[in-house]
Formats: sequence, C-alpha cells, structure tokens
Amino acid sequence: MDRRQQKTRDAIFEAFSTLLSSKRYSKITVQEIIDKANVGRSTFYSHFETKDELLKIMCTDLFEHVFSDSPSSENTHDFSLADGNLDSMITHILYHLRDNNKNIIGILTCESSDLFLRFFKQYLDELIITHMIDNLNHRNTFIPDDFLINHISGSFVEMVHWWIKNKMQQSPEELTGYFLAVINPIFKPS
Amino acid sequence: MDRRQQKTRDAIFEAFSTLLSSKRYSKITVQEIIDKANVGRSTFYSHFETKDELLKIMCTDLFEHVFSDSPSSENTHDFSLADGNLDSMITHILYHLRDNNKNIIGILTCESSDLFLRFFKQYLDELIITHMIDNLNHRNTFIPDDFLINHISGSFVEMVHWWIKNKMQQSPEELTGYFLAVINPIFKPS
DNA sequence: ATTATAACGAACATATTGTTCAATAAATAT
DNA sequence: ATATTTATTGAACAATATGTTCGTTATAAT
Repeated sequence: MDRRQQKTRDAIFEAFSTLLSSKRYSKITVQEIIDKANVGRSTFYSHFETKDELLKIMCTDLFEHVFSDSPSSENTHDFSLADGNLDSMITHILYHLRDNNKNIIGILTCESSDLFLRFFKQYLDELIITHMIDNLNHRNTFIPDDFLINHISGSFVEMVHWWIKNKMQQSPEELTGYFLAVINPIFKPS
Repeated sequence: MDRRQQKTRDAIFEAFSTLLSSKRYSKITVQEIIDKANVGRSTFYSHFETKDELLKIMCTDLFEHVFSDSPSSENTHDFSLADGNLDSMITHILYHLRDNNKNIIGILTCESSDLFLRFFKQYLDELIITHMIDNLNHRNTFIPDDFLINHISGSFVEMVHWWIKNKMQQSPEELTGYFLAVINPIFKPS
C-alpha cells in the first residue's frame, strides 16, 4: 500500500479515535475529523464513503486483531466449559481490549461504546456458534440454542460495557471469574 | 393540557414512531417528522429542543406506562426469587412491550432498538437495585453487587433485543421461563 | 365576547454533506 | 535520473438540515 495512503488512513483513525474519547459519535462531524487529521476533504471521501463506514472499518480492524491470535484459533475448536479453554480465551480477549493503545482508546469510551459493542456482539455470536456448538448440543434443557447463544454473547458485551464504564478497574482475570460464575451454572445439572 | 398541544404532541409521536419502523433513528430528520406529522417547524421546536429529546421523552413515557401498574408496585418490595413475584413481574413487562400498540411499535423495531434498550436498561438497573437488594445481600459469592445487577438487567435487555429481532415469536411466559433458567442458577448453591 | 396561548409559515443565518476538478506533490517503475 | 502513475489538495458547488425569529392566524379557556 502506498505510504501516502497509509499515512492519511492512520491520521484519520487517530483523529477519529481522539474525538470519540471526548464526544459522542453522533455529534462528531466529518469536518472535525479532517481538521484534526489535517487531510483534505476530498481525501477523506476517497478513503471512506461515510462516517458510519469509517467506524465500521475501525471496529472490524480491532476485532480481527483481537481474535486473530486468540488461543482458540491456535489450539482446538473445543470450547468445553470443563477445561480452561474458555477461561483463557476470555482472559485473552479482555487483555486485548484493555491494552490496545493504538487507535481504540476512544472507541471504547463509554459515551460512544454502544456502536462498538453492537458490532462486537455480532462477532461474538458467530464465534460462539462455531466454537461452542458441541456444548450446546450436549445439554438437556428446554432453552433454545439461539437464545442461549444470545445470552452468552450478550452477557459478555454487557460485562465489557460495565467494565469500560467503571474505567476498567478490575483485572481481566477477575472479570473472567465473574463471567464464568454467572454463565457456568446454566450448564450444571440442578 | 391544551387540546391543541396534545394534538400536535400526538401527531409528532405518531409520525416519529412510523418513521422509526421504516428507517434508522440517525437517518431520520426533523424535517421528515414535521412533514409526516403535518405540523409547523416552529411548532416542533416549541415542543422539543432536539430529536434526541423527543426520543428520550417517548421512551420515558413508555417506561412509566410499563412499570406504573406492574405487580411489584402494588404488592411488595420483595422480589425474592423463590416465590413467583419476579416471575409474574417479568411476564407483565413483556406483555406490555408486546401489546403496546400506541406509538411504540416503531421504537421497538430492531433497526433502531439500541437507543431504546439503552434507556430501558437504565430503568431496569434502578428497579433491580431498589427491589432485589435483599436477594443480593443474602448470597455468598465473590461477585460484586453491581456486576450482578448489570448482568441481570443486561441479560434482560439482550433478551428483549433478541425477542424483537425474532419478531416476538415467543410468548411472554416462554421468555420468562428462559430468563429465569439462565438467571436463577446463579443464586443456587453449587 | 374577551383574553390568552398555540400553531403557522416564511424567512433567516449557519453548518454539514458529498461531489467535482484542475493543480500539485509524492511514490513507483523503467 | 527520468518518466509515469497515483494520492492529496483546496476551492467551489448544490443540496439539505438545523435551530431561531416574528408577525399573523386560529383555537382554547374564562
């Protein structure tokens, strides 16, 4: 990729992220972004069709980074709740979210986190479907699969939302513990 | 309240709701609202400062309607999970959401439901804090109260989101069953 | 019938969006 | 090193949205 392209792209990401940390997404204008990024108007529109697309691409970039080197992709397709696979996977994801200090600090700001978390949940849904399908099959409850999937990914996202809102005070390990404590009991025989 | 005020207010709510069911909130303009509601521009702005405020007021109206005559407000402050209080309360809320055919159909459309659900969760958080505080105290886990509150209200909201997305196919009673099946086990001794 | 108050609507300044295009700058290829 | 390709620039543009103002008209309340 042309160095010039990369430069403007980075500048736009950087500017957008900074803006996101200080004000709500809906209140940010393209004008502000290009002012802060110091790129021409036409340049912005040659990179991104709209502000929405910019956000989506930034989110996708982050997710790919977070999930690409996650333990699950290296090891196995088994997320069984018994062993520590799910445990380490969750911890890993949380570390990525917390320590990603590239362009993502802003996007995680609670003021604008809703959009990010909505995209994030879509990713999680698919992740759970492909990796936890065995767990879901080997249980005997009346709860539909897709309800359960939605519940797990939804709980995760709401937890991250709470975490961000609380300035990420808890360690990833702590959070993982909390999460498993509210999710695991569902699968245990009563 | 002056009949004229009520009329324009209703017309705006109605128009806004209709628009919400056909397109995303962020894409709806004040111009479209006043065109469809057939009210003057200055009239709109004498009622609502911004589009955001309009949404917030519509949501608040709905919540007050949903929660005002809920079982909990009549009977007791005890939401104990043992008896059927929580059960009937949840069912009641779900019925309200499903059968409210005033101005709310649009706002529940999945395309725009995020904002609604975010407001909704704020309400739920407070509801749970005031009504379930005893349940939270009488358990012995390492999970912090506010994490648990967030988990419960978050799970509820994500469930409603899933429900709306699936065109509300399940009955409120079914949904309540699912919800209790994923929440109750947390409180049971392992 | 009188008074008060809402709605109207046109006009206004301001801001944002997304596009176009010729000129300029910087990268890549030969 | 030179030529060629490609990206950026900035100004100008039409189109649209925002939020306000104010005199006029219509409709409630008393």
